[in-house]
Amino acid sequence: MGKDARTGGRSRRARVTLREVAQEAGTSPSTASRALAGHGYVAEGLKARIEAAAARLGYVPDVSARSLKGRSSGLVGLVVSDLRNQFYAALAAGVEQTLAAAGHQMVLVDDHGSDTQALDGARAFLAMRAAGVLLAPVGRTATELLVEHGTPVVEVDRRSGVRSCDAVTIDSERGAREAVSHLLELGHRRIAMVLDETVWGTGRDRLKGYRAAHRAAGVPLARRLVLDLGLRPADPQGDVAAFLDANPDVTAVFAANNLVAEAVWQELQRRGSAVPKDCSVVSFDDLTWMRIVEPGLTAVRQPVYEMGRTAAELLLERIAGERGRARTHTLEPEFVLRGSTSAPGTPAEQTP
Amino acid sequence: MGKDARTGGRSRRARVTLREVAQEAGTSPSTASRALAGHGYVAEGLKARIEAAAARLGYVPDVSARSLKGRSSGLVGLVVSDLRNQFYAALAAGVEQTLAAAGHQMVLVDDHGSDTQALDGARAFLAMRAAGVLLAPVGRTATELLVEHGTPVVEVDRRSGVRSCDAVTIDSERGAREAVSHLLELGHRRIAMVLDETVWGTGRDRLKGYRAAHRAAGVPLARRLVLDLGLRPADPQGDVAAFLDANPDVTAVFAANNLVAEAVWQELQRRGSAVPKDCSVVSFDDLTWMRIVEPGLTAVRQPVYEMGRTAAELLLERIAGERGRARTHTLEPEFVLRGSTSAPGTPAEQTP
DNA sequence: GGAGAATGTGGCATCGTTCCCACATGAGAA
DNA sequence: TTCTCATGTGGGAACGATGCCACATTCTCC
Repeated sequence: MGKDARTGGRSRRARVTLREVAQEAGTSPSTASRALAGHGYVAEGLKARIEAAAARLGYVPDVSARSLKGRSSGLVGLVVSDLRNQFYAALAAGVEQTLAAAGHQMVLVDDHGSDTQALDGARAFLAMRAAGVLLAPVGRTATELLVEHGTPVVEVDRRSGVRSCDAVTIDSERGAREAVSHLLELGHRRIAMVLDETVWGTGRDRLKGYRAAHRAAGVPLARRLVLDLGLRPADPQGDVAAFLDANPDVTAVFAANNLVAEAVWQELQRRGSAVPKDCSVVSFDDLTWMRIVEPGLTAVRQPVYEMGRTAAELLLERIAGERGRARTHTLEPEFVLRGSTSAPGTPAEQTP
Repeated sequence: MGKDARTGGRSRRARVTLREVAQEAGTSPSTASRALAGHGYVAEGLKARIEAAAARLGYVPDVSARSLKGRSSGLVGLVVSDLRNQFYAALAAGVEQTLAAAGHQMVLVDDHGSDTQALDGARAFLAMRAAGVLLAPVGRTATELLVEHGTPVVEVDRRSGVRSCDAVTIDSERGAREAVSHLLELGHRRIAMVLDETVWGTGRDRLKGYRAAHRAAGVPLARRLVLDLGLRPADPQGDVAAFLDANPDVTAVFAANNLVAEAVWQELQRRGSAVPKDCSVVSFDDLTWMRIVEPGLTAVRQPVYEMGRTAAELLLERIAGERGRARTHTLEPEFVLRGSTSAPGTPAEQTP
């Protein structure tokens, strides 16, 4: 009796299975499966009956069962470093858009810049038989684990160094070179560069570009002009303040990303420095606020959304079976001239 | 031969199953399952052997199989309207943070403000046996479908009107009332309100607050002062321009969200209106750029990240089996005074 | 008129895990 | 000694969808 109550009493709404749909339509699960999936022979009339039954019962196929039987779930993983940063949000939006159009869902993991958390995410993706994974790497371990298990991986924005996976990046060196060349052409000779990592990833390449621009212009480099805040700095604005105090001869600042640019901008405002008269500023990465502030920030715009889309497309091809060698797409940044740069000691020529 | 090549040739790395782990440890799958899951009796020594075997083989449990057998996958769905909007990005970040800490993955769907796409997302969540779903509703259908199938749902930011689900919102009416009262106290009498929907959701409540503030101050309302841009306006700044041309007597603008605030701000800058001397501005929602621009925007700060966290926590309780009646959490917004508001015709008193 | 396509349909094993249950074993109680 | 009971262990049936294969039909062509 008690047993009956627990077993027979279908508490809540039980899940509608394919078997029930088949029963309702007076046929077998096999046929129903074929009808609904659209593979193999099914008579037109029967197919319609099955579809009607499915609709009537509110049938929703079970992806767990499907992906257990088949090779993989339709899930695609994405690992980013900080979702609250507009950069990664835009990236995720581009990825989601492309995946959704192809009928895939996106599982989003925020690793907060930690390799360990990225690895946890990768393990979770493996466990859910993700069809593929996109990631902005913070180390090699996550990529390695996934590639080892045969999951297609596309790296975005940065490269972990694992050769066997596709990647989509933005030409950081070129963007930085253009930005710094612009400052040099304006006559700046003591250009500070502020970044949050110099060893690998985009920071390294942007630093390269900074140096290349100097070399090309025949302007000597001074190590003291490069400020490395370190990853996830506790008080970036304070560090910038100390740096500017120690290097009062700086006439222009090149900020390597939007976080750094914000710290620089706020600090210049705090100390009442006139931009660009007292100090020119260029940012790598162009966010909403940079075109809203007065003067607008001269910036290197990155096609972030497009990067997400491109990476997702590459991944979809791999998922579809593309087997060729690893490909790397490099997207071109765009230099956007606004009011925050001028010749040293000169107010902005234009107020757009 | 050809057949053998396809069947027998275990191309790539085959998935390690529990059976193989058990074999390696010299025991049965049942026992291995118990050892790894931590339920039921397993001798200490054997348990250690099984764990070692699992580690050695790089065993990753298959969630498809697990969730097929059990009730649900550990996946939690989140539906937002526009991931590129910092508001939703912060919301998603809060949700992700809480879910990840509890060992759940987040599947993110961007419905672009379309009910149909939200519904597609809901169906996908159902198909993947999502443990629960968080959504910023754009209609009732998605919530209804999920609730009907017994999936726990928590609505965020807005309410669809479906009574039987939890919700976490921000007190829009109160926030708007405070913002508009502030303007009224400063002496403004022709305060425009700009929003992108007035019929339901947050827009309706913010409009209520706008009206309530006027009533409380005994200031008559003028319908012409409310500008409804409509959802996803093609050229919001242009609409604001036309509106300001048609209503030149406006001395202050209350922008109902960050998108609208941006359009208003840009338009005021374009036409060279001095803020706050010519026109005061208050924004509902406080983004990064609002504290960076000069003067800073007076704004109603919403605890967005916290909203995401709270909603996720509520959902986790439901997933854990909480059965009580639907609960609604209302978070309090915070009025942040900056330089963009002053008495009509007066420059800002403070430049922070 | 019969071989053999072409067109439909259903049976059944399978995917990897869980978990109920049956079965061992040894200790302590009667 | 026989019985319970606690502690372990393994067998095997699900979970729901799929897709191979066998089996029915009907049709076509020599």
